[in-house]
Amino acid sequence: MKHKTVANAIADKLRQDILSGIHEAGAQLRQDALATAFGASRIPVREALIQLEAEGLIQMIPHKGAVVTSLSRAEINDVFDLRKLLEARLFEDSIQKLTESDFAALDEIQKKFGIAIRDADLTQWGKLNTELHTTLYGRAELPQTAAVVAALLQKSDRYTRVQLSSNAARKRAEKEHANLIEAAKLKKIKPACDLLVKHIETVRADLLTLLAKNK
Amino acid sequence: MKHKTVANAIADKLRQDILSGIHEAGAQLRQDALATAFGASRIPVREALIQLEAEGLIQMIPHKGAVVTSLSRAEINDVFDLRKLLEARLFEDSIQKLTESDFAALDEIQKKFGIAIRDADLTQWGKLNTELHTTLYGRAELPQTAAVVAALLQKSDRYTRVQLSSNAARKRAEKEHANLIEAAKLKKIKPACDLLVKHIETVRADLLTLLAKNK
DNA sequence: AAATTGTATATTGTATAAAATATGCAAGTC
DNA sequence: GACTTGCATATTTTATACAATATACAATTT
Repeated sequence: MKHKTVANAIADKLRQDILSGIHEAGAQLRQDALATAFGASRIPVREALIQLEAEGLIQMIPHKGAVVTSLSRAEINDVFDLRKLLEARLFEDSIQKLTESDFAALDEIQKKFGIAIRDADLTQWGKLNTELHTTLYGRAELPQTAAVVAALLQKSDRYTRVQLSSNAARKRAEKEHANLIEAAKLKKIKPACDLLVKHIETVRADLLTLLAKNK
Repeated sequence: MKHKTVANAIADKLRQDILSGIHEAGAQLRQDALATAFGASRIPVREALIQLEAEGLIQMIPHKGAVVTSLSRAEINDVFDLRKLLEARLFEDSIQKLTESDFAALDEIQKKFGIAIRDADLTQWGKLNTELHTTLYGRAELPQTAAVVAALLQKSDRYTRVQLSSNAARKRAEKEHANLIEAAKLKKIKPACDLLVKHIETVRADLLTLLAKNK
C-alpha cells in the first residue's frame, strides 16, 4: 500500500475516477455506496470527500450529499486565462534552472505520451499532460504559484480527454509540447513563454468548440 | 446557530483563531484538546482540520498531528506578486460594474476601518481589509480568479496585524483605500488598477521590513 | 559506552452504532 | 380540490469505542 491513510487512498482513487470521467459531472456520490465499494467505513470516505470539495471537484451540501461539480463556459475561460498568466510566470522562472535530468524526464514523458496516444489510453492523457507541464515548471522557486497552477491543471484535466478526442488535436499537442521542450533546451525564455501561452490558448479554443458541439 | 454543521462551525472558529494569532505558527493542534474545548467529539474536529489543511492554514501529518503553518519570505513574496497580478485582473473587470450600493458598502467599511484603528481592534483589521478588497472586486465575473484571490487574501490576513502595527502604516492604508475607492467611483480603470498594484506593493514592502526587524 | 531492541504512553486513524436532518408520501383540514 | 401537517424512510452527521502508529525511554547486548 502506497498511502499512509485509508482516507488519502480513497481520495486519490476518487479523484482519479472523477478526472477520468467514471463519475460524470452532476453525478451524486453516496457515502454508503462508496464505503462498501472501497471496503471501508463511511468516515474515511467522508474525509476524502472533504478533501475533494476543497479541490473543487465536488460540492457537499449538508444532509443532502455530494455531487460532482462542472465548470461553466465562463469558468473554463477563466481557468485558461489564469493558466496563461501563471504558467508563463512559472515557466519563465524555471527555464534557466532546468537540468539535464529534467530534460531526460521530459523526453520520457513525451515518449509515454506517444504510446498512450497510439494505444488510445484515455486515462493516461491527462496525467501525462499535467506531468509534462509541471516538469517544465519544476525548477521555478514560486511555491504558491505552483500550488495554484497545480489546482488549475487539475481542473483542466477533466476536459483533456474531450479536447484530445480528435487525432488532429493529439498530433498538434504533441508537436507543441516538442516545441516547448526544444525552446526550453535552448534557454530562449521569451519565445518559449510565447509558445506556451499560444499552446494553452489553442487548447482552450479547441475545447470550447468541442463543448459547444457536444451540447 | 448560524452554521449548518458542527464541523463547519469548528472550522470557522479555528480559522478565525489562527488568523487572529491565538494559535501561532508552529503551534500543535491536538484533536482531543480541541474536541473538549469545543464540546464536540473528535470527528467534526478532524473534518474541520482537513478543511483548514486544504486552505493551507495548517498541515496534518498522519499519526503525528496538525501544526499551524507559516510562510517563508519567498512564499510571502510569491503571494504578493500573485495578488498584484490577479487583483488587478479582478479590479479591472469589476470597476465598471460597481453600483451605488457597492460604493455605499465601501464607505461603510472605510468608516468601520477608521473606528477599528482608533480602538486598536486588531482582530477587525484583517477582516475589514479583505472585506474592502473583495467588495472592490465583487462585480467581476471571474469566479475562478475570485476564488484564488480569496485564498491569497486569507494567507495575507495573518500578517495584516503585523503590517498595520505602526500608526503610519494604518494611516497610509486608509488613505490608499480612499484613493482606490475614489478612482473606482470615477471609473478610471487604468489609474485605479495602477493604484491598487502600488498599494499591494507598499503593504508587501512594509511587511517584509517588519518581519526582518522582528526576527 | 554505544547501539540496538523492546516496551509504555500518547496520539492519531478507523469502525460501529446512535442521533439529527431532509425528502417523499399519505392523511387530514380548510 | 389545494394546502398543511404528520409520519416513514433514507441519508447524512456526530458520538463512542477500538485499533494502529509514532515517540520516548528503559533494558539489553556487543
